[in-house]
Amino acid sequence: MAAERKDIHNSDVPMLCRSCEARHRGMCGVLEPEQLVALARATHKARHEAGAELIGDSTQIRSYANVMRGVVKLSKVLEDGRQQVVGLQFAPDFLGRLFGHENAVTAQAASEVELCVVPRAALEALITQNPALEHKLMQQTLRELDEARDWMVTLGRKTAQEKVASFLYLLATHCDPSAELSASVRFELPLSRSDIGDFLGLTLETVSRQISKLRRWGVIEVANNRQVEIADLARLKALCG
Amino acid sequence: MAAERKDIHNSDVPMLCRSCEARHRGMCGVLEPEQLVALARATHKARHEAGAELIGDSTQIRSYANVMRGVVKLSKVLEDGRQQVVGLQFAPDFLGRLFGHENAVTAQAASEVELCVVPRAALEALITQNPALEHKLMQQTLRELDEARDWMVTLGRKTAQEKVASFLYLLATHCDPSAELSASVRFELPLSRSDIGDFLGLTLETVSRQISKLRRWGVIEVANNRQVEIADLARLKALCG
DNA sequence: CGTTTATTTGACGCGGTTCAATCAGTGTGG
DNA sequence: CCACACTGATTGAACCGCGTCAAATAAACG
Repeated sequence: MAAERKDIHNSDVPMLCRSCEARHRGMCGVLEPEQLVALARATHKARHEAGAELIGDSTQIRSYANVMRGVVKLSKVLEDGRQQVVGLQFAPDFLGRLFGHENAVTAQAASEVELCVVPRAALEALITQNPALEHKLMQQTLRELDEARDWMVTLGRKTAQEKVASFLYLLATHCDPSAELSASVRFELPLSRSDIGDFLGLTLETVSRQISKLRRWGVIEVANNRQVEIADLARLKALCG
Repeated sequence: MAAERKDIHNSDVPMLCRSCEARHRGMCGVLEPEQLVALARATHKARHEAGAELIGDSTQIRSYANVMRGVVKLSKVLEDGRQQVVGLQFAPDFLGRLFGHENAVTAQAASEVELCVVPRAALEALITQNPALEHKLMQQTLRELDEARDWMVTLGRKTAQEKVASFLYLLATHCDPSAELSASVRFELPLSRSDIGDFLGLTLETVSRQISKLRRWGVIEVANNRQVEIADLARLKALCG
């Protein structure tokens, strides 16, 4: 019995969690080893193609998830089809509306995505028994609120030029948080021109025109429509308004 | 000693808290009686004129507050002065960025406002000793995130007409959550035309024109620039896009 | 009542949408 | 291997919703 408990304490991190970023920077970092083991038993990994719908608007909330790889797009649509992307989530973000009745957004895989899916009941039970977990999720929620409010400024008050620059700057600093302002950054766009438009409140044509303009100015270089290289991050930042 | 503890348990609600909505619908509702007493000792009431700055952007976070009366406007500004209102807070909302280093928004009194101010350390200590309090604040944060995302749709994808209708609908349902769709609602605008414009990502002239149009159509009536009566809520809702 | 500030209304121009054509990249079948 | 279709991106031209500038009107205040 004592040996068994010791075994549990000393047991290695579950196979599923070995290479998972959520254990380091995400919510799983606050779990006790035995909680991690217990949680891992309730979860499963799920892979989705780009474009797959992960969460449907106005559906019951049955499970939550951690993003292990890829980019997830959160969006809302009006009855007539107009769409607005209200958030992007990267590993190791937590996915899902905690304590809600039904989902208020649609979540789609923007790229190929790997999720660690956890049933609603399992996570909520763990939250009540470990306040540190709720605290960690609170921190992410507060960060998402900050990001949403930053984006409201972009949506409400910036020009098309500034919106596109802000979007590129957002991706650049996100994929390389330590990027110096003088350095050049290289990354792949996780969204199509149409999705970028839906994120920025623009049409895809306007997005394309502004990207072309940035290219003509030498601020960015684009290969294969998706590979972006930002020559001078400071120059880009100056265009963000 | 036992008598003293009994006294504390049975003691009436602190004077300060008697008529406070935060005790019923806000965060103070989850506090144990003695926690409420202890918290009340650390807090003070503060009254502010309309227009007063309650929280400055990029300032140290020294205290949090509950809105007891009035409306608080959260906004962000770009270097060149363009402004975006990113949130409105009503009693008994919690005010302030929990666990942050510095404030990322400016908070201004939109109307005359009464706050219950609590020092940062006092609240954060209470949070660590009472997980229910963090849970309650988590619920509000999640609700604010939902609202921010709803508003992103309005900012990014709606026309001026739909934006103004959405704003009026927001106020109407907020001041009377039980309002029937067929009923008429009456309220006072907490914001000037200019502030409404900053909330909607429009100019004050456009806001004014759209309000005039709604008035010509008989959807609303306006007295003294601020008193609004919505004849048919369903009609207004249909204009929200 | 005069002054000041907030709101309304009008005229005009521009930024971004709409509609349409072209181009580039990719996969498919002959 | 090439022709073809198909999807996504770019570019152009015309239009229009909203911003800008300016003036008139209404409300608030001493």
